[in-house]
Formats: sequence, C-alpha cells, structure tokens
Amino acid sequence: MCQINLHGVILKEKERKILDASLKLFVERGFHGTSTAEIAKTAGVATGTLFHYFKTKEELINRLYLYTKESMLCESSKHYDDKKTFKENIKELWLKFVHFGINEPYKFQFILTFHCSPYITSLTKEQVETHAEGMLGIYKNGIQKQKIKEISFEMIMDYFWGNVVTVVTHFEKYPEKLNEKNLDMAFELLWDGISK
Amino acid sequence: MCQINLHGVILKEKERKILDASLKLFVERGFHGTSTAEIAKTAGVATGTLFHYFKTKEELINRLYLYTKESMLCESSKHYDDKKTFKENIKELWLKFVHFGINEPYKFQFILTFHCSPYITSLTKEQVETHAEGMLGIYKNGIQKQKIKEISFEMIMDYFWGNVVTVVTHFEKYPEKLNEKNLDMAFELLWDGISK
DNA sequence: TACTAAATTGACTAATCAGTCTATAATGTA
DNA sequence: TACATTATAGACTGATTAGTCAATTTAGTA
Repeated sequence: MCQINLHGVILKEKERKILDASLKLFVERGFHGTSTAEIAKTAGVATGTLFHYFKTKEELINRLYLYTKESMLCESSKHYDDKKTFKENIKELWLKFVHFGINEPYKFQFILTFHCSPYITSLTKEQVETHAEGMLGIYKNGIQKQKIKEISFEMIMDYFWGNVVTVVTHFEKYPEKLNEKNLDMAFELLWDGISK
Repeated sequence: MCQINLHGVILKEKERKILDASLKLFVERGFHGTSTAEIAKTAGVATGTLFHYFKTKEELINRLYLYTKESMLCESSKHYDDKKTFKENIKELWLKFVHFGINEPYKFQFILTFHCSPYITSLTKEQVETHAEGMLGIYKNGIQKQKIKEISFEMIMDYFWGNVVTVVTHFEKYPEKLNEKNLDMAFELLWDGISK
C-alpha cells in the first residue's frame, strides 16, 4: 500500500521514472557525477519534463530522499508486541531493516550515502520521522526490564543502525552466505553486545 | 615517522598542499562537487602546478587514497603481543583505529566515503594492504584459544570495522560524551558480541 | 658562471552542465 | 464543440569544467 504514493500524493508515471532513474544514477555516480541530461535519458523523458516535475536538481534529490526513506520506514512501523519476548521484538525490527537493505539495495545505499549530505536540506530531514521511533519504545522497555545494558539511547541507536548497515553490506559482498543460520548468527553479535 | 612519505617517496611541499586541500574539499563536497580550480586555489598554487604533479583529477584522488590509507595503517601495524590477554590485544587494535578516526576525521571520512567509489581503481586498492592483516592473526588466535565465536573471518572483520565506524561517528556526533568510560563501554559492545 | 631540467604560472579551450524557452500535444471541463 | 490547463518535447544559453600550453622562474650541476 505504501509504494506509489509519497506523503499521500500519488506520483505521475514519468515523475516515478525520473525518481527511479535518479536513484540508480545518484547511487552509482553521485550527485554531481550525474547530469540531469543523463537522468532524463535513462528515465526516457526530455530534460524539459524533468524540470517540469522538479524545479531544480536539488529539489529532485530532496524528493528522492523522502521517497526512499518513507519506503524504508513504512516497512518497519510496527510497535512493541507484548506477546513476544523482548529479544524477539528487537530481532523483528532488526530483520525488517536488514531485509529492506537486502531487497532494496539502491534505496538502502542512497539513504546511507545521502542522509548526511549537504544536498538534503534539514527541512527535508524533518519531514520524515527518523527510524528512532520504533527503537525508543524498545529501549525504554529494555532498560526497565533490565534486559539491556545501561548505555545511552543515542549509543544503542547508533550501534543498532551501524549493525544493520554492517550486516546488509556484508551479505551484499558475500551473497552466497545469505541464509537464515548466518542471519541468526549476525543478530546474536548485536544481541550479545547490548543485552545484560 | 610515517607521515610525510608515501611508499617511501617523499612528497614535495606543494604536492602535499594539493593533497591536503583535496582531502578537505573531497570530503566536504565530493569528487565531482570539487573543481580542480578550487583545489588549486585552496592549496595556494596554480592549476598548472596541480596538473604538473597529478596528470588527471582521477590520479589525484587515487594518490590521496594511498596517502590517507597508509596514514591510518601505519598507526596500527603492531602484531599480537603474547604478554597481554587476548581481549587486551583486540582492544589495543580497536583503540588504534578509533583514535585514528577521532584524531583524523577528514582522513577517516575520506577512506569511508571513497573506499568503495568507482574513482579508486582496483590497482590502487591492491597497493595498500587492507586492515585485515592485523586482524587475521588475532582471529586465528581467538578461534584456537576458543575465545571468540565460530563465525567466519569475513563476518568478524566486517563486524569489527563496522563497530569502529559506528563508534567514531558516534563520538563525532556527541563529542561531549568522549571519555575513557564511554570508550570502554563501546568496546564492551563489540567484545560481548564476538566473544564466547 | 653557464647550461639544463624541473617547477610554477595563469590565460586559454573544447566539452559539458543546470536550467530556460517556445512550440506542440494531451487532458479536463463547460 | 470550444477553451483552458497541464504535460511533453528538445533546441538553446551562459556558466563552469578538466585539462593544455607557452612563457617564466627556480634549482641543480659542471
């Protein structure tokens, strides 16, 4: 459900093609390494059409950021489930991100590369809730139940996200190793690190 | 000792200034986002001088990669010390990388950003030994002494390096949190993850 | 000193860039 | 149908780019 619209706005077909072409090219060659002419050509539209939908190249990358980040977050918006153990709750969230990274490598890489870049305005960043939302509930719960170490929320957050990135990158590098057993082992590295 | 020369070749002063200016600008604005004119201006030389030392912009970034990566590796070339415990050995290596990242944020960020970029040729990558060298000895030792989990070397390597990146990035974001206690806690996250 | 090679300069160039503009086609609406 | 709005196209433009080149200075050597 959460695929063709962005903040509730349905994307036109050519707009979509431009975003998809940009995603591929920005990841492969970077922002300045990709010309608007190349994007238009890859998307199969004229440059005029590109600038009809996106006023500037910067607006294009900002809209692309919203597009990719929402695509990731809508996969992982679930909240804490009391019927499952604490560890299972964390693992579920972890797996959602890891699967997103594996199934959508371009979107994942784009978020990684550009979430700290100067082209993405702070206004854009404010428009998407961070992936911290899901984690905050889990963190409070974990501290309260004394399941996780007494480490600051910021540290756990960065550690959790860093672990997701590591694991996704690892299985991208060694795709033949991707199976449930290795995925479980990778999660244990994280879990044994943060749990008491 | 290992600062002004590169593969034993001593750098001329202007060559040095060009590399330093490039490092700053490439990290801040990216490869294509930085013009050779800007680099020359920042370095205080003419564009002709830049192209006298570096045939092309690509050669410049490749030499810069060698320069930064050697700068990192020469800080951490020590081998396994049997007088210390296994954990202490790992921690020492870990701290070397973390300190490098904190003390040389531009070099660290440059390596992070460009080690997977298409501008760095595979020939260049072959010229610097990977940071795997120091780790391999530790890994074999750890498996043999049954101190670490039975996980593939590649996974442990990626996990170790991912952790270094996470920790450096974290303390860059929250510099007020940088102290020995928090550094120790950060290491425990890694250690408890990989140790049996 | 006299000669050579290397270092340094900055004006210059062909190519490429983001973005514009005018014309035309498609779509919606009354 | 008649009219207005939106979508699409691609040639075009002024600015910027990586890299060149001829002229000049500096450094090394005999």
